[in-house]
Amino acid sequence: MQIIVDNGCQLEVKNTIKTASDQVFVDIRQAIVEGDIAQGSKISEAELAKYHGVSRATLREALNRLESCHLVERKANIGCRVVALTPDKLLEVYQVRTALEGLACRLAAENMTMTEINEVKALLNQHLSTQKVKQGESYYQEEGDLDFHYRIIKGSKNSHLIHLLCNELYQLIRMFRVQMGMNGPRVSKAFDEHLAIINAIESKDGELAELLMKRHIGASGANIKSRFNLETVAE
Amino acid sequence: MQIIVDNGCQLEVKNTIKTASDQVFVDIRQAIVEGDIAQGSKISEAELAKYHGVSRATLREALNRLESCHLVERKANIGCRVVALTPDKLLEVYQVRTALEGLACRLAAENMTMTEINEVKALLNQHLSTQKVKQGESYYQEEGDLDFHYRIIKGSKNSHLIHLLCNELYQLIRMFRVQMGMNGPRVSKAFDEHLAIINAIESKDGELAELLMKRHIGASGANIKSRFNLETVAE
DNA sequence: TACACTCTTATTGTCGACACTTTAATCTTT
DNA sequence: AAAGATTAAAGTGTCGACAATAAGAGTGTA
Repeated sequence: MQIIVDNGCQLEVKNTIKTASDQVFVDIRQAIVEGDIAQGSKISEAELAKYHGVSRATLREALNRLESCHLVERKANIGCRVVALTPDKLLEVYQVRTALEGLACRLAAENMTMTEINEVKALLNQHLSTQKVKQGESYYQEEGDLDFHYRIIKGSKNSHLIHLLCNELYQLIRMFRVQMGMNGPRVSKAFDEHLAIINAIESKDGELAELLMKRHIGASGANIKSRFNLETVAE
Repeated sequence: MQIIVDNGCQLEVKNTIKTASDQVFVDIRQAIVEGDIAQGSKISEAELAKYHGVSRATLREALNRLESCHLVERKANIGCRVVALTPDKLLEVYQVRTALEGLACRLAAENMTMTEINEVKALLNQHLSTQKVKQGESYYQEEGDLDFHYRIIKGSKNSHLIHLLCNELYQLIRMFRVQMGMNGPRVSKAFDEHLAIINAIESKDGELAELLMKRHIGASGANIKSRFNLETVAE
């Protein structure tokens, strides 16, 4: 049985849910990313296990994986807390992301096939048209953006890097974006940047592709950060 | 009770072992890194649990953490295998490491205090003298090298990056080095490179520091790779 | 012999109960 | 009343047993 994980981006790696802890992991992950479980809040194993209808052992298995995604933090004999999104943390994560996706982009310029490149270009055109129709709906923009980044990352053909970014870092980044609300004027600008990146990749210019990707992510991070500051000032 | 983890580098983050699974995790990790458990071999939960005198639940907790370190790979309903060290994997890991430690080095140039910088310089002098005495003993070289890299990484002051490198990647890198046997003519060269890096950091030249660190790691990776090829050819 | 199917066996996933640690509430002492 | 010790409550860590799944031996058929 193969179930496509519904985590806000259907085009992510189509995971295969085989065990109960797989399902609980995915469910809780979504709850955390979307803010249904408040950031910084403590997680009670007994309570969550009961809620999801599984034993504590199964739930703990799921918590372990959430820890691998950096979505919760555990302390021995004390318990589990949902990660807290602070401006400092945002900066840290985006510094790491920039370095890793920059690398991925350079490798993609070396390793992507013409077919893969053309698929991405077709995808961008498609995003452009739907974006004009669904203007303002940030969900589609986010999905499209994720899709683009996923394809570049996969194009690096570095499985360790792919795992690091797609499985261990991206949900945390999504959490920032979802809870900070990434949308607004950056949407159209991001689109142009995507175009420039895939063009650099097509020209096999790894150095330029890396540079553009780093700038692109830096701009995206700055955008979220500005919202952050607005919010914290508003309180 | 605070126990310093003996994993070949006493100067690593001094971890606090609180639970049984902590201890089992550290023990198995060392066994894998040092090759006592063969790479690629399947891990039997029942067998290992019995060997370490704990229940399977405790052992599984340890296996989860080993998976976070990328030292084992799990498949649902099938089991756990020790990671296999291939030339491809080496390349992948070193590409990631280069990007991350390059970033760490640039941040270190921005964030390290004069005190910290001086400590590293003192450390290098100390390594130089002991190295001359203990020439040829690769253990001291490796410890010294790890120590240097740890301090730079810590100097980045980016806790996410520190965690990623020190807790999730370094044991895997150690595994490559230990099982491939990193020593020989590179030892003294690496020392000079360390010196150049800390000088760049002292000059607050983040760009240069990053470049030098990337080259340094690249050379180290190439060194291991050459041994790899020798070995695989010899077979 | 090759292939498909069944059944057995071994291994992993899951459960409920118990042991230990932490936390806080209560009681004692000054 | 404040500080420290004691104890009760809640929560996490660990265990042994059972259920579900996968791998392999064995059987039968073409």
